[in-house]
Amino acid sequence: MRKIPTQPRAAATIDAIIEAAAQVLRKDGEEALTTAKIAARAGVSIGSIYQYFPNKDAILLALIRRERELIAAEVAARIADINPQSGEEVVRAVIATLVAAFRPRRKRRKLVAMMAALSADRDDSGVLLRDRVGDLIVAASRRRPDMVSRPLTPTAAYVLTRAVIGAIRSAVVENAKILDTPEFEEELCRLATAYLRG
Amino acid sequence: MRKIPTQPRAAATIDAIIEAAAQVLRKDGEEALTTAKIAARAGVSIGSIYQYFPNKDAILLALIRRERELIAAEVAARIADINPQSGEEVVRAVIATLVAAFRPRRKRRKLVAMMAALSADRDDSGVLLRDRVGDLIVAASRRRPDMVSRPLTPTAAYVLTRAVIGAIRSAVVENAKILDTPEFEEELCRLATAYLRG
Amino acid sequence: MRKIPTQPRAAATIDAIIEAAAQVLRKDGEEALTTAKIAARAGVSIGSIYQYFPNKDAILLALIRRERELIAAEVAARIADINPQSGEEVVRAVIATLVAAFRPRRKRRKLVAMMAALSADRDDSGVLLRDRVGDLIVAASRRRPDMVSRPLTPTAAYVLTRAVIGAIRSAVVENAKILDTPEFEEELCRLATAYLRG
Amino acid sequence: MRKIPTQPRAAATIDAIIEAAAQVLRKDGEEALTTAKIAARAGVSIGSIYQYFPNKDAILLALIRRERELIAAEVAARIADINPQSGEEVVRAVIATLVAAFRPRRKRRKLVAMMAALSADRDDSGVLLRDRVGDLIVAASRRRPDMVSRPLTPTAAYVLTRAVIGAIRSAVVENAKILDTPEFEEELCRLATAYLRG
DNA sequence: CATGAATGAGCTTTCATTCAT
DNA sequence: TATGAATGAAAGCTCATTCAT
Repeated sequence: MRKIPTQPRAAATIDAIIEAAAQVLRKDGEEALTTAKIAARAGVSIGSIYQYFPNKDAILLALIRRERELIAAEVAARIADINPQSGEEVVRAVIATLVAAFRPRRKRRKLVAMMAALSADRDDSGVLLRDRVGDLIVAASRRRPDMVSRPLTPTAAYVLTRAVIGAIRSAVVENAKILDTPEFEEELCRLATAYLRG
Repeated sequence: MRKIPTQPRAAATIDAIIEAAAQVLRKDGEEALTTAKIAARAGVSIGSIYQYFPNKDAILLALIRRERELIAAEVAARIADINPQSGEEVVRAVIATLVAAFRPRRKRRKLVAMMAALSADRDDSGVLLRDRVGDLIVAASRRRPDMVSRPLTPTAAYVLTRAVIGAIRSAVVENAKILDTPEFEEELCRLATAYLRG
Repeated sequence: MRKIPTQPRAAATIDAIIEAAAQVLRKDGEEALTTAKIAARAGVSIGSIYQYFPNKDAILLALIRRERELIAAEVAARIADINPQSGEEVVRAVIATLVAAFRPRRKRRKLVAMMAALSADRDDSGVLLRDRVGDLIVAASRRRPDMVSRPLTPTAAYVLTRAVIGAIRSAVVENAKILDTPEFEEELCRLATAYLRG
Repeated sequence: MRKIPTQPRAAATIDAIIEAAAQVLRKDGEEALTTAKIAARAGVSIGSIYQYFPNKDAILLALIRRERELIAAEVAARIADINPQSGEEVVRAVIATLVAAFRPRRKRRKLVAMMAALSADRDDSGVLLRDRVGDLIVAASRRRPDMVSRPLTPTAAYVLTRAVIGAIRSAVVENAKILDTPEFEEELCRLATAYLRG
């Protein structure tokens, strides 16, 4: 971020640029994602892009981060909302939210997931998201001892979150229609609860 | 592939090019992966590259496919080798092989995994690999009814393979040192067997 | 110059801009001499620059002119100060002043000399300075016939001033440590007096 | 230089590029000296420029060096040619050659001199040329003790060469018609011989 | 008068690809 | 078949300048 946007107009410009990048990515693909196209679609000049982003990559990173923050916020909100009667309920809520988060805007989500792989080294928002989900489950598992038959070690938390999110990621990237079926969600919950139960 | 290499010399050249691509990718990163560098490292002229590959992307695809084929072959060989006394043994063998496959040449594996994400649409070798692993487990589960408490539906097989491979992929891409620990492998096995048991 | 600065505040702003340009030039080099940097260092907005200068080049020209005016003023003052007992004394005074003028702020002087070369066509302040120095010597040579063995023709005056200033310029641009030695000044005086004497 | 030109065709291309740069510089000025124009005038593609020059600046440097090498070669050849009967003859020969070297292709020479100022820091060919001329005179002064009344110290040689070349440079850059007059050359010789004589 | 966000023309440079040798 | 010089489209990015506030 080159500038701290103080004026509200600037914030709108930044949003427009990120949104434009998402749309161009969706419409024309990654190869065709040029600064000129982003600027045109955002309705700003190329110069304006560089007023707020140090380079083209930064736009993509911002897009990836934004998408992930939305997902993280949704999961957190959902967890906060429920008053779980059992540990399973927490798991079910997290998984339902994650799956739901990837269902709409499928193509965008897919592309973001694909691009994110490339930026993995420069951007740890993916790890952050997964760890945050892991923390939520660990916290829940502490509140509800009935949920787990054994204490959730860091390794177990790691495996659980990566497995669940990895399966969803696969479904998104592979264009699997499975993502829309209730069975998929059901099986994910089974996987998680079976694992937690031991 | 522009030509079907009949002569052994041609096959050696192709191998050299793919290997060179892997080395350049590893040493200089994705951005610096140019045809000129690949040719130089492979010890051939740029023209020769285009004798065997229609374009640069094809080299990368070939690299990705080769890596995956190696892994698939290893898994298949391991399964064929064992005479499982129980279903769990099959699962354990598959997981051990997968984890072992990603342990050496870490950086290359990571980069291939990252690049593969980009090519997901043009290349289904990833889906093929995962499905093959799934098929092996399904076949094993048929041979050893003790392994599963219920028939393994396609969705269940999908979730199981994507979860396991997704977790390994995460560990590789996130540079997680966890990949080298026996606990990681142990937890993956636990995840799989718990899920299969129901 | 876009405006004739009547208010003292404006004059201060103009000075600040020119000084800022000199500092940026010195610190970051010619390539990095941007209007944004000049404005920042001068503590004014970019808009204010264009209030007083029609374009970037004008700032540089103003800087070059200012430096030269300072030198010309110094030489004139020095000549006016002395009451020469001989022609040689005049020459010595001019040369001493010129060399002394280039000794401090060496890097700035050097850069100004280098930039000035580029603007030679649009800016005749260099010719003016050299001609003024020439005129001073011619005038002195008239007052003190002992100084020259022959009347100083325009060509001779031209050669004399360009030779002396050219040698100093070379020393400045070549970073020659020679500039600081008394021998250098001494030799310049010798050159001039020998030439004048015929 | 990016490549060592082995093929004669490559040498021709390099020459064409340098010559094209000189022509564009002459016709359109420094600001308009773009790689595209150079390539077009040279009759090659832009890519070919970068096959032989690492960047645009390098073309200009090559041009500057070439011009200076030509001059240095001329001076050396002339000195070698003559069998001086007196020291003055050497000086006269050097000065005549230098002045003659700057007389034709005036505009190009002027522009090269102007651009050279900018590159002074990155390119010492100017210092080299001047020092070489100085060495020639020092050598001559040793062979012909009648030429000088005192041994030529390094400082004296420095002052002499810079003064003479500085005066010529001024005449070129200032568009002085004086350059074409015999008086100018005459006065330069006078300056040099008077100085040498003491 | 001062500001600085917005502009966009136009630059340099890269590199996949071709094809004459 | 192998070569690698030549190509040139096209990209990212800068920065002098404007003008609405």
